[in-house]
Amino acid sequence: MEKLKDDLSNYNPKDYDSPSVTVDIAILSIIENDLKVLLIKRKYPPFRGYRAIPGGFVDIYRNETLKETALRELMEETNLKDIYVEQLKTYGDPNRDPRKRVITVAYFALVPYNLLKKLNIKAGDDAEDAQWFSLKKLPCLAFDHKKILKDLCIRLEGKVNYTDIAFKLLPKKFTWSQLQKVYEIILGRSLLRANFRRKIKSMYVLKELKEFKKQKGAGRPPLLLKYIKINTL
Amino acid sequence: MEKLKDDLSNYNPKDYDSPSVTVDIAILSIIENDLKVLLIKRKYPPFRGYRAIPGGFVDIYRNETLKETALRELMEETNLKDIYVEQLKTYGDPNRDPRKRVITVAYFALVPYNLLKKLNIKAGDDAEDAQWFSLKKLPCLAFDHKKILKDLCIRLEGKVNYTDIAFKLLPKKFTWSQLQKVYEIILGRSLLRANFRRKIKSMYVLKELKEFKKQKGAGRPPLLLKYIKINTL
DNA sequence: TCAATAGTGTCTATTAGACACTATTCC
DNA sequence: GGAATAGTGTCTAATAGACACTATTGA
Repeated sequence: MEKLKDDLSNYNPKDYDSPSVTVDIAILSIIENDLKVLLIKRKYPPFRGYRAIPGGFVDIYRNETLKETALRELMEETNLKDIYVEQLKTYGDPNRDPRKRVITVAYFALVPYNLLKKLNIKAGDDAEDAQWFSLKKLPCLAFDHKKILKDLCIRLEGKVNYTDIAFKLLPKKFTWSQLQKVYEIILGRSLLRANFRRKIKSMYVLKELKEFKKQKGAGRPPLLLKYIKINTL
Repeated sequence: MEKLKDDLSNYNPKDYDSPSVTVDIAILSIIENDLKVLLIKRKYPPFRGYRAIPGGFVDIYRNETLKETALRELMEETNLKDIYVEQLKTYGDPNRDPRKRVITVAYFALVPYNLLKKLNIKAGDDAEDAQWFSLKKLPCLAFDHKKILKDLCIRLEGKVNYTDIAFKLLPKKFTWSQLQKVYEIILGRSLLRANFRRKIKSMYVLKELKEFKKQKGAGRPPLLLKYIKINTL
């Protein structure tokens, strides 16, 4: 009780003219050999009819971390869980939302593309529908969401080189070609097969399964691989 | 006092749906061949008497970006401007502040160590004094500030290898040894002179001034250098 | 002179880039 | 066999690591 009294004596009403806070999440996956992001269409102003990254206000009565909020939004939008989610950056320019001061903590999710088939995408209450858009051919976006996605591209291009994020976009079992394709899409350039394999082998542990992936058409059937996560603390 | 009482009796945290938002800033510089951070001592609960990163609530009536808020806090604390400031990460776990839900956008500043001499450090209204602490020997800190500084160390260790942040900690004119020392301190290991120079020369443009730095004691006087920033968009 | 710091040359080891060769499948 | 994809070997170029040598100063 002593503690509470201390707290309150320090209370200043001005502290409570707080900005609103949202957590927005850019949900990414690979579709048709292209890195795409799931965007909703806004049902209400501001930016009614514009595309935007899904998100929602932080509800302080839910007892969740910001990351859990992002995961919940991902769940609400896509029904997916156990997906890789990472904080990108926080955006808080004073007039980024014309209504009032809104600070947005942006996250991104990397969805393995094999999960997209069974995906039934739901737009939230404040959105009409959700669709996938190429990160390279974006429509006009609400707020500063274009800037957010630009920052995201830069983050991915950097991190694909020294972290295992590429694997987050793949099914549990994958082939060398599939893995290489992910790198090529994120980096925006083609890589030489032999050199790519040598490099990846030097960085990660890949278990060669005793299975081959069935292909349509000609070509030698490729070996299936599994990524073995090593704890590097 | 009567008024305060009123305020308190009317105060119901549930009336306020938005979390509070603070911008905190870890101010770093190199002192005695060590990377140090400026920490204030908290004057009020919670964590009264504990050390913390300086910061303050986001005031929505100031028309400033989050980065400008960080720069203002840096200014208030140290009187310094034109200092490199970068967003680190946002921390919003539900119980990181025992009073209420507080979301903190953490920034860091890199202060050239030649500016420290003329520095008269002011603690804010809610702080007793401010002192420099080695990032490797931190006292107990308020909130999750230890975690913030841990994340900051990781960020610096990574970014020193592919960005020019090391130069932000140096005076405009510096020597090879001074630059190498900054890298060694951030990376936590010693480097070989010749290899270090070759690497840096391949990455950045350094202009050799026609001046030498006066040293105390023996040794060949070193050339002074200037870092030439190249726009790489 | 020596100790101390600065500046450079160069040999070797490692890693990255290029490219060709073999392997397996479908038609 | 030929087209298509997969898997491997190896030469070369570029980069990183190690270390020794020279240069310039103060005591």
